[in-house]
Amino acid sequence: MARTGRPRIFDRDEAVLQAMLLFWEQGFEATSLLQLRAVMGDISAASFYAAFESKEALYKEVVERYMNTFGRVTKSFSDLALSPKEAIETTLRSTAKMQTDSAHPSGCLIVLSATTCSSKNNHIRDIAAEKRKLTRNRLQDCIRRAVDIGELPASTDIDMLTTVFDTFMQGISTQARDGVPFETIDQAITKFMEIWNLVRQSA
Amino acid sequence: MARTGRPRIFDRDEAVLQAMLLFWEQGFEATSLLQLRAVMGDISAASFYAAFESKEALYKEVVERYMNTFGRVTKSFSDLALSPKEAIETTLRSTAKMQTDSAHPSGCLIVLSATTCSSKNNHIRDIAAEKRKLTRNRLQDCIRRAVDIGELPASTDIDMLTTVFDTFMQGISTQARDGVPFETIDQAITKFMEIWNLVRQSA
DNA sequence: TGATTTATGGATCGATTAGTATATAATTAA
DNA sequence: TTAATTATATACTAATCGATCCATAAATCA
Repeated sequence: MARTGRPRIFDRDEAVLQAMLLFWEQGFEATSLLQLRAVMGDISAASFYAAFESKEALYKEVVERYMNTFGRVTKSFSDLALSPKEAIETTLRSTAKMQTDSAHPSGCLIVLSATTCSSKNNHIRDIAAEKRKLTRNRLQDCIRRAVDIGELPASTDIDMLTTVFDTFMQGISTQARDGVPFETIDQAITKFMEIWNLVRQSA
Repeated sequence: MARTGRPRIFDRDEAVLQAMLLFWEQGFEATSLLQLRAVMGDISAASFYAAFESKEALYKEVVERYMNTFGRVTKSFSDLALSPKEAIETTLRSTAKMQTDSAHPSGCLIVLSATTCSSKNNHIRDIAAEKRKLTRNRLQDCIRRAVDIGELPASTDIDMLTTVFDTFMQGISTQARDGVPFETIDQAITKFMEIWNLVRQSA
């Protein structure tokens, strides 16, 4: 059933996508309404606020969109069809591949777009920080599963090991931003993943 | 010999330090002149521009100050009195300790203060990016030295191994920002450094 | 048709941005 | 004492910030 009222002249989904690419490239605060409206289809200020309420509300929507699209590279953490080690390795390689893809801004939007901001905007920083926390929790669950099924010793320090992998994964964002090619990061992941066997043998 | 003219009413060194703490916390673009002037001793706009030329020039000076103070934690990379492995491990632990110190903003100013910014300010981003490149080069020299003196096999992929350690090191900034305590990161470093022995044995 | 609903274009809001102009205050040098 | 030098306070600039107001356009519903 068709909606009443004058139809929207721009594609809302496409507009959110373009806004995402801009926030991804420049970060929340550095991205202006004028820039956003331009890439979102040269829409007017009135149209923008009618459709998205505010810059902050749009950013929240963009973060959700990112988590449901590009951010899905970490979904393997929760893939029970994979062994915990495979799950982590797959996530790291997918992350490196995605973040170095020149079809969109490099690095991870969740890591880069709002890690620093003016004190009055600390609540903005929390939006992405909360997503990082969720991802870390899924990584931790993955490691806990490895201990539970005996792939890693019961003596494994889960919090410590989560930090090892989370630190490396977050570092990929800056590497990608600095232009380190995928192949190099991918080879680094190969070496890095050897840590897993060390933990396994440290019983 | 005393300088001619009316004496400056504020301490220039202290002002740069306070500006550094603000850029560190909020990043370049999110930090306003009004905020800067306030923490720099409630100085007037005229005094600011007379002493520092522009916001960009101040940022450059702040970056240099940072590299010569807090940023010195990576100096161990070039410490020939240490073995290459000790040099890297010392740097990582010093980095984690410094970046989690609550006496100043968490994480690394060079990694966090200008990774994203508006397109018109790409030259600002380059200021910190250049410092990251220099640090990476010193890390790479350290690893090359390990190969040269036979601590690592001649077959070692130096670029790959540099990426392994650089990625982890840069990841510490986000970990610190997200409140991961020093002890946890420090233990993660212990586990992470075991990679070194794997590389040594991979001849 | 006429009422209702929604989106539009365009003008504009007050606040804030980085940066400047000008006159004066405070110092040293001659 | 006077000139030269430097920093100060105050007022101000043009541009941009996120956001709003209002009249009108374009659709559906009755």
